[in-house]
Amino acid sequence: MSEKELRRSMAVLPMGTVMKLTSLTARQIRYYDDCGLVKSKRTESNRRLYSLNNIDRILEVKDYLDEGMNIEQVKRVYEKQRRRLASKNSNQRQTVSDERVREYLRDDIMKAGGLYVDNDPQFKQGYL
DNA sequence: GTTCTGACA
DNA sequence: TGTCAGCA
Repeated sequence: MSEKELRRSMAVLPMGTVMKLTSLTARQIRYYDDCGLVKSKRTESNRRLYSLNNIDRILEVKDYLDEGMNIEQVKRVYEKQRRRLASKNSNQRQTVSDERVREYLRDDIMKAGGLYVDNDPQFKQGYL
């Protein structure tokens, strides 16, 4: 892992900072957190700590939700990515780069934003 | 002052 | 989701 990636993965931001950076309420951030959509760390006093990568994830979740998806559907998206990356790593002995990960993220965001229509059974079939 | 959990008109 | 309570 490069030094840059290491820093982006360091959980050092408290709730107040995340609220300012994402324009979300503490309630919403905790909700995403409790749903397992973001992997925050905790201080000795049980305070949540987030990394820069966590911020990106939170913003992504917000976008998905704004595009009409519910929490369960968002979870599906990340489960799919986890499986994809898992198979990638097992079939190839090379590590997936950060850039590659982002490529997958954009791909899913486009699919979600482009195909979703209220009560569209095809969408539910694809993500449920 | 800040964040946490739990609960609810 | 907002918001208030009661702690740490």
